[in-house]
Amino acid sequence: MSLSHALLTSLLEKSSSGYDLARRFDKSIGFFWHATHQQIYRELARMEKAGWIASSAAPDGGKTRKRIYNVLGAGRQELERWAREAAPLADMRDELMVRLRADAVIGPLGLEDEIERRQALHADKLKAYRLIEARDFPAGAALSREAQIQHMILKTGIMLEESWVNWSAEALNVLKSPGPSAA
Amino acid sequence: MSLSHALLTSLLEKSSSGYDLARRFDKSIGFFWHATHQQIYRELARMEKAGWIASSAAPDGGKTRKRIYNVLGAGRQELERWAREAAPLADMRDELMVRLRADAVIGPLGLEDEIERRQALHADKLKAYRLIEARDFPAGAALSREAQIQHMILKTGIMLEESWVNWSAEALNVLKSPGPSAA
DNA sequence: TGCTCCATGTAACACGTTACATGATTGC
DNA sequence: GCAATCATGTAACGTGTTACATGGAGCA
Repeated sequence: MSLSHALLTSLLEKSSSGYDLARRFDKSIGFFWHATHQQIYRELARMEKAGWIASSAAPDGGKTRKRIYNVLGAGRQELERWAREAAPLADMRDELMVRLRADAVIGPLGLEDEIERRQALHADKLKAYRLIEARDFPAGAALSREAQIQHMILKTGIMLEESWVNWSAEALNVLKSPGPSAA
Repeated sequence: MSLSHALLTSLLEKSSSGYDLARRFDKSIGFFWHATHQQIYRELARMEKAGWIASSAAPDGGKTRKRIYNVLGAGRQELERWAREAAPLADMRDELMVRLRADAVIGPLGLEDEIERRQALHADKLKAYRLIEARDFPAGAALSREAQIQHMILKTGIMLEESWVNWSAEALNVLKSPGPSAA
């Protein structure tokens, strides 16, 4: 598992409440790891029990129930231990590939609309990532090691979204062409 | 869920036992959807109960416990219904990105070895896919619609593995360069 | 005889998703 | 006063993973 380690990383970047983490997971961190607020609360409770993190009431004079979590030494050590571990390659697990295979077996299902819809979604993401890149990583700027790594992660997202936009165009070509047997 | 639909697709291609499906899922189908044998047996039992598939003893005179599943009309209809559904984009969920982010926050962890290991794994997969492509989809051959789609799925795998091989090289560059602050 | 592979399964647990619940604060 | 958002949580369920169990078939 590594939701806990994603949370530790996020908390090291900035101590936060569960709610804040959930919102951040819908943005930058969530590019490559999504989680619902229920998962996050459950995991925070576990990690506090395990002594990896500690919580304190938010400095708002008890106005809200908000609790801020921060990483303890044991949590930092656990993150370091885990980060050095070898991990198996993630498999892609893409439903669309199953749908395409089904289309091949049981005949044309009209997946073109779905692929166009996905192409648009990927194009939107790509655009959003490029805007973030232009804003946070201007060309020619000298970057710290940390910023270089963050830039690389963002570029990973850009690479994948570009791939899928191009892939969609190719897929549409195949689906729209009649093929030799149907000529 | 779509393990059931992946299984239906696979069974439509060829009626099989759970064991055979598990082995096939370690190969071509498993490029984009992995499943353990326990998952597969559980799911086959459910689908039989739901009337999507039916099983019969393998034609081996009762020598083995092997049972062959084949898809019923209701299963085919369910697959068709599902294949036309809209699906949300899968998020990438890559542990290595979490590790890189952790490296950025708590300092160099020596992830180079891990990235080189992954680069080799991706290169192996890429090579395997290209061999399959050369064998099953020779250049210039006229392909049926079905074969075109299967080829496209294989090319998807090739595209992604190529991306990750190249990505690894870039990532190694970033991790190995000292950065302006450490000069 | 003992080893490996075939073939199926139970059980327990970990992780992820969805629905629902609660109450306070902020802004109109 | 009302709605939206903040903030946390319980419960139930679905899916995925890991460990273990069972017994036959094929082969040296």
